[in-house]
Amino acid sequence: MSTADYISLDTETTSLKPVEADLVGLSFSTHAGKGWYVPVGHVGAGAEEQLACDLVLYTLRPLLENSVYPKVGQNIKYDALVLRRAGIELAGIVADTMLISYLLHPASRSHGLDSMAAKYLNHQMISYSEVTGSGKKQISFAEVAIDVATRYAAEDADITLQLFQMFWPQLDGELRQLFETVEMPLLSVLIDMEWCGVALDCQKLKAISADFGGKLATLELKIYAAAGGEFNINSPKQLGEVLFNKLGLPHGKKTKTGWSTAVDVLQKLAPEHEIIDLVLEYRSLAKLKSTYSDTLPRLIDPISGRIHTSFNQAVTATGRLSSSDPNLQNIPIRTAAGRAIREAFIPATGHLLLAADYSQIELRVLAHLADEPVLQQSFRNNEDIHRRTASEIFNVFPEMVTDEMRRRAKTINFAVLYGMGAFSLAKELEIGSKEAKQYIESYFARYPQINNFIESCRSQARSELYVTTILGRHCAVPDIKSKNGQIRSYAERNAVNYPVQGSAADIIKVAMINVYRRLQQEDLKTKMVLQVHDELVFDVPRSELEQVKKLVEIEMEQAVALLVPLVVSMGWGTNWCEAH
DNA sequence: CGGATCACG
DNA sequence: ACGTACGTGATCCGG
Repeated sequence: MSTADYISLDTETTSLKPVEADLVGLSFSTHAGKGWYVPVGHVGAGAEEQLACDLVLYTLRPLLENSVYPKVGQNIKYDALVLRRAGIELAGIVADTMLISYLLHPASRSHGLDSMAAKYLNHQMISYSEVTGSGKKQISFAEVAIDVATRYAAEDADITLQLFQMFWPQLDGELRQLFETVEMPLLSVLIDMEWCGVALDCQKLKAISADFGGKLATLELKIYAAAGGEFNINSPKQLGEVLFNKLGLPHGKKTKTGWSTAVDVLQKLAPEHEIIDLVLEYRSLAKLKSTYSDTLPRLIDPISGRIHTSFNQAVTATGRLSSSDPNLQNIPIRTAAGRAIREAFIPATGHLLLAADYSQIELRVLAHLADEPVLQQSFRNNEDIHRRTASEIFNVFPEMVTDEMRRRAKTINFAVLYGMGAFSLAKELEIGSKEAKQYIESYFARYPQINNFIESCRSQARSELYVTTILGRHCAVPDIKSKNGQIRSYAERNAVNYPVQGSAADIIKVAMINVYRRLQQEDLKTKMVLQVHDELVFDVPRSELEQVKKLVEIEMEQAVALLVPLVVSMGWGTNWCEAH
């Protein structure tokens, strides 16, 4: 096996979640059509057999831990985490078929092994449920008979290698560069972030849940009194029935199933009936309680005492990461009740949390990509960008810009990033659509290059069916040629938004890699623990704070050289809220 | 299991 | 005539 060019490997475990997964077996392949399976943790093994298994794992350790042997895997972050839990530090990870597929075929939504095998190798994989059963009869992989497990696991390793051999020569040019200098180095960063996790103040969350629970009970009674009867407030259907039929309130837009009860609709009804504000408060507290304060304490890993998310690297259309199980990229911040939850995210004992945010990264990327001189100038002067935009479109001196003008300009700046039309801008700003149209015209008159950029994005999408980011990532826009105007408009907005959002994602990925390297080089104990699209969060020993602040600022701001400066703002404290 | 809603950038 | 701002993930309801 030592003469093989590449070794594909796969682990079999007791759980899909790497933090709670125990190693059951490993499979390998070095030649297409062949595979090995090494059981190490099947139940029912006698003492002698188990001893043999332990010995085999011990023998494999030098191979797994030596970077001389190049490893490829499918979602190999999972395997690396499982092995680390088993005390083995996987080294020599050179490729991940899921990530190659994500770069080569951004239009294909799924980069799972089964679908890739069917699509590219015309091969139907043995399904997991075929081996373990499903429903009540489902068994752990540890209980699967070894001969059955062998066929299943060896196939995974074999197919992974075959996909790698097919993909590898196709991954060339800028995409190869992106893969080798960004996605693969980032994979190692994410392994460490997920492994480290983040600490949570469990008592605090329980207190919040109790507080919210009390408030919800009171609100519930008041809502029933106002409605003249009990119903399920959490059911949009029943709520709509009460509001629009029983109480006869005027309804706004409809959904597929009835009248909408979404926030923006209800807010307009607030003056009409006392029940509305009660329902809105009930909704927001119920959301915070069920999604965060009740749930997060249950997800604390008993071994580390911390919470370990998954950062998914092959999910989004734009190259952003996503976070799941649990999602730590949507922790509340906008309301006071929500911020209480953020206060429960804390550093390790004796440490601080450091939060570093890119300021206006998407608008800076837009100024760069569109090569828009006025926008670039205001970023170079470090101006308040929304004030400057207000000054431009309302044609007044910056110091004459009112709060309302700035608010409108801010909305317009976002509207441009999202490709918004006059109708939606009018609705958002609650102004007439003629007025909204004038705003947009003034905007393009002052920032003419933005208009050219929008047209060039659409044009690239039409000719290539994808648009590109600053590092050459492809973002699929397949519907750009749709004959359905609605679908096509949506694709046209994507064609503009994707390069901006995707380039910002590229930049923070590079920053993560460079910060991580510096932390290693300087032998610091600081850990990167979270990424939230334009923000990085670190768990920092107090003694390292000054050094880490400097290092993070430099590496984030210098991650790439744009035609405008990148600016990072930082905060720190004893919880995530305080760090902002 | 899809739809509605809402938490974040 | 129609719909109408980009990207995610979790929870709850109800068929």
